[in-house]
Amino acid sequence: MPIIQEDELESAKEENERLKKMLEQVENDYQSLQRRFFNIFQHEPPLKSAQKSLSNDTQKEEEEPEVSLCLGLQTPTKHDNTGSSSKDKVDAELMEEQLSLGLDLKSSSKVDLTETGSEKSDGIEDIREDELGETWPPSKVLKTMKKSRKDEELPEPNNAKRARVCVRARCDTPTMNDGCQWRKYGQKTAKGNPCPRAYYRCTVAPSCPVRKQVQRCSEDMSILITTYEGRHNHPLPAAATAMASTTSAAASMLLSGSSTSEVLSSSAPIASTTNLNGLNFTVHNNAKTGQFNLPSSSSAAPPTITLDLTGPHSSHFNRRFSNIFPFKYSSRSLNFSSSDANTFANAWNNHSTYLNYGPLSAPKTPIGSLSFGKPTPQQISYPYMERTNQVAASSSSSFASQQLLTETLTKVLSSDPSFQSAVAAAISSMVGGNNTLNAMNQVNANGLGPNLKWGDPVQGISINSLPQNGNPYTPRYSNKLPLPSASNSPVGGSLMLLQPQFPFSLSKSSSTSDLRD
DNA sequence: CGTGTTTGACCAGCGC
DNA sequence: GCGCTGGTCAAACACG
Repeated sequence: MPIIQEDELESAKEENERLKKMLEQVENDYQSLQRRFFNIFQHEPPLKSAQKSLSNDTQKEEEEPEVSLCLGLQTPTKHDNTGSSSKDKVDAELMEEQLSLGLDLKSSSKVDLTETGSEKSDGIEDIREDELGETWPPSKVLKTMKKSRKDEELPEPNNAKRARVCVRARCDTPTMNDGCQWRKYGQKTAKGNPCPRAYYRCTVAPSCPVRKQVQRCSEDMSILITTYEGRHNHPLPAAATAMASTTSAAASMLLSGSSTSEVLSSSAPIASTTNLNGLNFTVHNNAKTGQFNLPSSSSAAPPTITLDLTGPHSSHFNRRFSNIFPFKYSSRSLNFSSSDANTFANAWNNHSTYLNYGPLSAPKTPIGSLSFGKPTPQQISYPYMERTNQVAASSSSSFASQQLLTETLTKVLSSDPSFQSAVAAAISSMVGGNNTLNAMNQVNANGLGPNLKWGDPVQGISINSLPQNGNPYTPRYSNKLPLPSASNSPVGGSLMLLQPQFPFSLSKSSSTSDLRD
């Protein structure tokens, strides 16, 4: 027995060394990419998503649908690098390596996203909120204010404030570590769920209005449901920006009218789940009924976006492939979904960089994967774009449908910066925010990007180009990814993309383990 | 002693 | 109006 352990230790050390080297290379590559990105970005005109959001908010306010952004894992894909240019290859390798680092959610970051924090990256809205002098008004006050103002003014700010982002992720720890500091101010057992719901408020800044609710899923105790509400009115820790940007983007997307109320069904929690080549969007009609959402006591439930990082399939996939590819992963699958596993088994499947996005402590339940590759002609339904194109939803196979899908995706991505933001942010949150550079940048550039076509491997994703608030998210260049220790590897030495080290202390509830040797 | 958590009480909204 | 429920407050408590 001891011998075996020593061997394991040895191999772990070796792997760790490899990782260190790899990390160095990744960092170098990343910095170089970042420079490139900024060069490009400087030439980009300011984004106008905020304007779009404004224009659409009025309409949204009435609908207030719940949009579920499910970041589930999709099926894996094979390594298929063929066809990529040398640059693509380099980037893909970079991406692959970086993704291979694995998000270490162990403490809670899976996505706790939300911190609604998003707001942090949402400079415009932060300012607005600050201007309103709202320094963390009690919810009661907020409710009162909402009610009193409802008919009078500023539906948009109101709505924006009320927008919530819910993150579902497997997490063994009491809370997910989202890089922010939280103080628990209450706990309550909600009806229908034996697990108590904990209430937290952001303590990074005394006046920060951001709150979050944490609750275990009654159906699956391993799933932690974190709901963020509010906007941070202070600079966020680097580690929290990804989550914040995710939630912000999601909220922005929600508020900007990307939802499709026409497909909603009041009877079903999930009115429609759509797969978009690995991107599955579920639109909920009512937060109350949403299985992923915390119950809302009010009928006027705020619009909520749910990021589901618990896709069952993904788990299967992760389990399988993490064993098969302990170190070199193959698929990057960005999966916004939790429902249909097979729909996009091969979506975007080139080069896979497997992103193991799960708590270290729960090695067998990785939470997410990023997959970019060639879309395969599979059934696709995408409520988000249903208004413009419903054909894709019904078409099952055939080249025509693929083309249609490609066109549709292109349109959607190019026409809705919010969606881009959401995707970018979601990805960034999974990748730790600073590993993704090019893909979304390209997407933002012209729908799919100058060098990127649907079907080509995506080299990276940049959330820096988040258009929603004209306040491009700034990546953490200086952040260094902690080296995962082999012993922490979830499965068979598979790597998890570790989140950057947090400049802020973690909440007590979230465990922090030394990831280094 | 400062900070964070626990927990019962309180309040507001909603449905009946 | 009443009861239920969700959300918050705040005193007591725990911990470093």
